[in-house]
Amino acid sequence: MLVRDTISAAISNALERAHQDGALNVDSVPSIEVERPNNPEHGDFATNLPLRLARAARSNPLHLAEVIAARVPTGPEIASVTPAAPGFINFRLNDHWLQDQVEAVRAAGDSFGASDFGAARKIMVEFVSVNPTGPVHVGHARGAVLGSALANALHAAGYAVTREYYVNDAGSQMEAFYRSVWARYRQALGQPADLPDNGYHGDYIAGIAADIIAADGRRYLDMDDPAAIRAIGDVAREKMVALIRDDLDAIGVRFDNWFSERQLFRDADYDRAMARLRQGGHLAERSGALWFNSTALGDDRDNVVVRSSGEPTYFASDIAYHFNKFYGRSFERVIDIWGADHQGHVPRMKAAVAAMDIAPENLTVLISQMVTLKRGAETVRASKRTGDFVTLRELVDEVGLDACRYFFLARAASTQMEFDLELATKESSENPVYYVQYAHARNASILKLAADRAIDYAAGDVRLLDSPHELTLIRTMLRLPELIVQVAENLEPHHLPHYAMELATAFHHFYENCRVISANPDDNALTLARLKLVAAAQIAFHRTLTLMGMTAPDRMERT
RNA sequence: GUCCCAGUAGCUCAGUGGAUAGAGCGGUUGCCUUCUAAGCAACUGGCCGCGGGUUCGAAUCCUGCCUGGGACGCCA
Repeated sequence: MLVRDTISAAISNALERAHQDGALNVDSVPSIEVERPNNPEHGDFATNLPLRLARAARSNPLHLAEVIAARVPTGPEIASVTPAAPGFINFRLNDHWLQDQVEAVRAAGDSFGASDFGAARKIMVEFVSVNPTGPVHVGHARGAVLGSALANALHAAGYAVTREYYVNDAGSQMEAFYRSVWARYRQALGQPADLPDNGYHGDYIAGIAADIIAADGRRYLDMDDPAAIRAIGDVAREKMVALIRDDLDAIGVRFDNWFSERQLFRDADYDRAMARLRQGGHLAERSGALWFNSTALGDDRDNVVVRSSGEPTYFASDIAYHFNKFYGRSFERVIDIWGADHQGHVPRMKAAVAAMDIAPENLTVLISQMVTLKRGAETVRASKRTGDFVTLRELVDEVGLDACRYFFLARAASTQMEFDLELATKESSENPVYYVQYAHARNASILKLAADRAIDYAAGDVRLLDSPHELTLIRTMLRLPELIVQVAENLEPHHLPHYAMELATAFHHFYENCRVISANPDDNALTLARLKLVAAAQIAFHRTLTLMGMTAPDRMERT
């Protein structure tokens, strides 16, 4: 149980008691909010309940704060409960309790920060899902990093998470991709061939064609065109998906499942979803096409699901896909992470989900906004159509996985951001990535020295950790569990890097002010206690960096 | 024209109903005999885009305007 919840419960009891005593007279009590005050002088936690209760209680808020505070007992966790003007109640944690948490963190190890907030509910995070017609573009890197970190946090917060990539392997874009590979294949073998009008121009197409020639030779030339395109398309698609998988792996993004769009048609999810919409009266035929009446459900216009050619649209398969997520695979909650260019698609998807009798709040679409790449003051162009686009792979090669992930994570998903390649590349104090990792490395080198000297600190007494820097470090470590819940609840992974900075600051301050392994034998007891704190901090750093998908280096050298 | 996102320190961004608005970078100045100076300490720097409203209390909520980016297809 989080301390925050303990305090919340204690306030609730106090209200009850005040009621019984006749000291408080209200009909209804607003929800109890316990927050972290900005100013450390106000303690570890605070509530503004008296301020919000004052009107209903027809009383002065400060007086109410006194009435309630007097009825909140102190205890093992809470050292003091103080009313404060104009009507807050401030709570300070007990130093002994804080010190004891060092042992608790060490005992928790890699499960430190985990909670059962999610109650093992089935949740899917679907992200990236780039069409397998080309390598992953830098524009998708942000969504990839956000999705993977969010999934990590949801897992730590107790959800049963599935990370999924939706492979759009049906539809007209794929057809253009197949034909492009076919054309390059023929050209490479000296046959006349033109890229289709909507074809893909990137060099990677020729690369795939060359790979196919190396493996299969000229044999596709013996087939008639439609058969050859189908056969070579199958091979090319698998190669492309494998390339995408490798690209994403390079930025530390891995999936539990790669879901094929074509499966929706094979397994009749498409038929079932359309039948359901038809039953609900949500489909209508008009000018030869089949339309989804999304206007009736709040969208600003209707949308075609089956073209007059009889081909289903992308929207239709997305409806079937969400039918599959909720009904086929019983996910209680689904989070889709889409690029900014899909924002217009959100209202109709929400409408379609509602039309299939799925509570719309169970589908959350996060839009990962545009990223402007810069190199110092200069804007870096990244254009897919021209063929010379900046790929995710190029970005990782230039900047490195850790800096990439850190910078993408540090910004709220819903806001457009600038990514400065120059700043992210600099391996210097200018780069906050190294500030965090350096704290972990300093931490590791203390533990290594202790190990080299065979210092056994198992008997260390954590109650000796009573300096402000030690207690601040403990306090900061202990915020991780509630931070993870916050990230999971609000779907805001950008809090992680900011927390990591604060944890690193607390550690660096401790490091500067509290010599851990002392040369003086008189300090032996304190050395053992501090080693326990360092071991606990190591866990907190490791957990934080792992959640962000970053590496936690034991050594860092200037080059 | 409609819809979405944003406007906070010189730059990049946190803070989204509370108490004195923060961080990193930049700029100025100090600190390495002792677990790594990729660190620490100090200073510098703000009509929180503008106007109105709601509230005991607004950077945060509502509304109008201004500025920038994006989306509006029987493409995906």
